[in-house]
Amino acid sequence: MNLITNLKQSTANCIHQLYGVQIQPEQVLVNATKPEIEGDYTIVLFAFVKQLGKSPELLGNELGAAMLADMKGVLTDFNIVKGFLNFTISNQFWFDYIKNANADNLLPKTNMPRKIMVEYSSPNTNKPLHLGHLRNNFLGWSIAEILKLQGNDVVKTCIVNDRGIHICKSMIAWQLFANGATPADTNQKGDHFVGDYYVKFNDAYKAQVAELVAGGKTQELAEKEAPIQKGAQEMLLKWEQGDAATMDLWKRMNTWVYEGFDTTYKKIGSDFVKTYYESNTYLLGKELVEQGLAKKVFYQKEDGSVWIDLTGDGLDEKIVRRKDGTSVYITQDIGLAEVKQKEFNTDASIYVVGDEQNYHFKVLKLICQKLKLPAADGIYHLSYGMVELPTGKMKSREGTVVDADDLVDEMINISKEKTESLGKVSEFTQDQLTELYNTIGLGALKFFLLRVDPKKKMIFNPEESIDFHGFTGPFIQYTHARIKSILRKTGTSIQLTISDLLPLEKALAIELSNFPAVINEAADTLDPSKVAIYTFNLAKLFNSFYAELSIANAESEDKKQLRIQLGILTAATLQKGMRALGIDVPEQM
RNA sequence: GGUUCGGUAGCUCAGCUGGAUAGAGCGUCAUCCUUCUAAGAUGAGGGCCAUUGGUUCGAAUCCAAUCCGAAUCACCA
Repeated sequence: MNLITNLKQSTANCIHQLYGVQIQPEQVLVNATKPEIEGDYTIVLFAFVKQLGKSPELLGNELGAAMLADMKGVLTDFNIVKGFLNFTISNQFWFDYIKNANADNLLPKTNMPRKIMVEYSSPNTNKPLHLGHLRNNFLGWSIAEILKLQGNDVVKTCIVNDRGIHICKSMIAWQLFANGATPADTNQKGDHFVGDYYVKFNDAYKAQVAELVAGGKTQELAEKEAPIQKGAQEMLLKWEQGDAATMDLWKRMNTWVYEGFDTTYKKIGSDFVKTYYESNTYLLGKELVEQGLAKKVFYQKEDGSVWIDLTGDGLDEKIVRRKDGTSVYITQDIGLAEVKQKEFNTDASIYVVGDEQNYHFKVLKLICQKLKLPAADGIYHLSYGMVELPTGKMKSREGTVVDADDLVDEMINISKEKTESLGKVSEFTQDQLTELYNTIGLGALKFFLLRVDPKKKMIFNPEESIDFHGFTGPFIQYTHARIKSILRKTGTSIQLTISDLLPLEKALAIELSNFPAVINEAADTLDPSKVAIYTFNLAKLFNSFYAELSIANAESEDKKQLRIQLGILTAATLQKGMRALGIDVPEQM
């Protein structure tokens, strides 16, 4: 099916035929041939030179000739440069590829679809979403789309961290400072409104600590005894006891936050199949602790707390239940893993969570495996790096965060300004314009966050706005729109006849043929940046092609037909690739 | 201190299962719109791939040590 696979297989076959030596096709290294050198694909011979005791020159000639015969019609020529065997692929092969490719079916669906859950977003209800959440959301969405593209059944879920001491901090600050104000009174989005009280809490807390320290207390003692901190802790206690007034306030403030989140999610795109709330799940996992004790996976200390000893696995001892019988973070995650697996019967569960929790997820998987939970082996932590500012980490407590809503709005605004100054869509209606600005602005933002390796932390400089040129979303959107503009003029009904291929036509065909491999690799490594890089390279190549060769006014009718088909395939591939990143591509911009 | 991850052009990043002269974008400089959308193309300039040693035909890539940075090692979530 795939040319590179065939080349590997043929290499192995021919070496076996020629020398009676058995090698695995996977051992064969096939690269794209360097542009300066004649050929399309290169087989690296060094590995076999030693094994077979032949000079690269001799081996290359014998192997080259044998493979030429073996892949007759596909390979037309070969040459040897040092230890590199370069093959030229026949124009006929690429022409057939172009002719047979179907824009509606660019990659084959897997014949072994899996049910995969992707959990991402995990917002806290004490503050609005920021740039870090955006990276999380876009990554989660994109990974889900990539897996879907392969033909898997994907379930997008979200766990909302809606309880805990941080929520109580916003609550108590509201009680103290708000005078009963609501988001409607201040004309604010609910999540921002509540977030402001979280910041107010910290300001008050700092002031109280400073005052206590000035009065002679140690820093540590002051931090414990600050009245507002004590208030938050008492409130958490009341919450856990189900105190009516506390629950009312908690529900009320969370409702404000959810209204705010809703607006944001709608804007950036969100389609969770299921949302879990931590207030419902935080007691989970207790029965599993009992089972673990019975299975002697866990052990109990004298004070009654329950632990697991992971020192044998190179980790530490970890508590799974407090002495008072309550769950800890890891306990509920064990329980939730079980619940999710049962509810959706998943084969795998991908958690999109920041790399600060690497240790937690290592422990989680290990514990689930030791408990022999069905979900255990399918747990996969998609760990991504923090988004940092040039000045360092973002801290919501100190207000040094890049707010998600602000950033999205800014991007949409910039796209509006640019579009207006270029003046190419004067016939658009107001609705169409609004949609276009959103598409471009969000495209720029999403692409910016997805184009780098998820594992790596990334730096965002708020002083420099996100670019619309070069390795960016709008560049690819523009290339797509440009192709569509041509196709509107030329029409898309075509008849392909035998035709020689110019280097750029061939290069485009080769690049297009790589799409399925790129998607598969991105899925295997859970890395959308592979797709981003690919779509960029494809767009760039098409633009060179476009600058060099005319489609509508091609030198012959044959050429015109061929190039229209290349345009159709490129547009479709760009569209699919960008969709896998959660980015739309406009027909016109 | 232990563990894990990172250090590649002025900046932001690819390349890392060892392969040919280390790539892209931005920024800088130069050229190209009476011809399919210039959000584009073409070219120039820019590098001791953190340092040192090792492995081998060959190292940005593998190994070791060192230096720098980050995360984590919570009865927080």
